[in-house]
Amino acid sequence: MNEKTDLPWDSPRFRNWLAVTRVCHAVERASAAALAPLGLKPAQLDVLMALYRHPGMSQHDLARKLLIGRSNITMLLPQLETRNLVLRSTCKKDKRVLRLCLTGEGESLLMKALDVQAALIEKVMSQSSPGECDMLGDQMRKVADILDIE
Amino acid sequence: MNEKTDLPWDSPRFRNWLAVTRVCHAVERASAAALAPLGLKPAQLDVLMALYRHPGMSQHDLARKLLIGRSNITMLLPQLETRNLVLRSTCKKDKRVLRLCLTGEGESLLMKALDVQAALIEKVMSQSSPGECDMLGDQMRKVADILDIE
DNA sequence: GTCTTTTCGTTCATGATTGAACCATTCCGT
DNA sequence: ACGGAATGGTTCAATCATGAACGAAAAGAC
Repeated sequence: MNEKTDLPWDSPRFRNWLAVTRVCHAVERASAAALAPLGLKPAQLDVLMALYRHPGMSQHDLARKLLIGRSNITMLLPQLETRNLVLRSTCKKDKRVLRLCLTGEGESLLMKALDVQAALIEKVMSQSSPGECDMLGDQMRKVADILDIE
Repeated sequence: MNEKTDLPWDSPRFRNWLAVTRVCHAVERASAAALAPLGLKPAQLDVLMALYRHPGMSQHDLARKLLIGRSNITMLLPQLETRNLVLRSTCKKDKRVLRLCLTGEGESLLMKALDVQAALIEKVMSQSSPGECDMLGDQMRKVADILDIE
C-alpha cells in the first residue's frame, strides 16, 4: 500500500491560494495601521468608497456590495453619521429604505484615506509588472464569477 | 485648471488589488460555511494546519506564523484542547513555553477539513491554468517579501 | 551570584461581526 | 381592496480579535 497520502499542500492551487489569503490578511492589518491616524478603520473606508461610487445607495445594497450582513451596516453607519461623513435620508418612494450619501466632509476624508491606501497598495504591488497585475485581477474576477458576487 | 483628479480606481494596481481582497473575503465566508459541518472555523483550521506542519511549535511562533496576536492563540487553543484535537505540554528546557502538537484525533479531523477546503479551493481556482496559478502565487510571495512575513 | 531586561503565556476590557428575531412598509395574488 | 409574502432596517445576544497590563521564567550585564 502507498503510505504517501496526497496532501493538499502538494496541489499548486491549494498552496498558491494559501499565499493569497495570508498576504491579504497581512495587507489588511497594514491598512488598518496606516488608516489609524485618520481615525478610520478598513471597514469604514470600504463604506466610504462604496458610497462615493454609488451615491444614494440603500443599506441593503451596500451590505451586498461589501459582502457583509445588513446588521453590520446598521452598526457601522452611526459612527460615520455622527462624524458628518455620511448622510442618511429616507427615500420618498419607499419609506423603508434609507438612501446613503457622502457629505463634503466625508468625501474629503475619503480622498485623504485613498491617498494612504493607494500608497500602501502601490508599495505592496510594486514588484508586479502591469501585465502580471492585470492577470492577477483577471483571475480574481474569474473567481468572483464562480462565487457569483456581482 | 484640471478638474479631473486622478482617482485611485484609475490605477490598475489599486483596482486589481481590490478584486483580490474582495474575493478573499468571499472565499473566507464560503470556507466558513463549508467547514461548519465539521464544527471547525477557519481560524481553527489554520491552527491545525500550522501544527501539522510544525509539530511542537510554541504559541508565540504559532501566533507569528498565523499573523495574529498571542492572546488570540490563548483564546483559540482551549477549544481545540478540550476537543482532544491538540495537546499542550510544557517544554522542559524552558518552562515558559508550551509545545503544541496535534493528537491523532486532531490529525484525522484535519484531514477531513483539508478535503473540504481543498475542494473549495479547487473549485474557486478552476479557471486558472497552472501557469496563471503559479504566477499568482509568485506575486503573492513577492508581496509577502515586501511586508516581510517570514 | 544579583539585578535588569526579555520573552512566553494569560487576563481583561473593548470594539467588531454575525445571525436570528423583530417591526414597518411594500408587493402581489385573488 | 384585502391579506399574506417579501423586503429594508434595527435590535440583541453570542462570538471573536485585539492590545495593554500582568506574572513567571529565562537571558544578559556586571
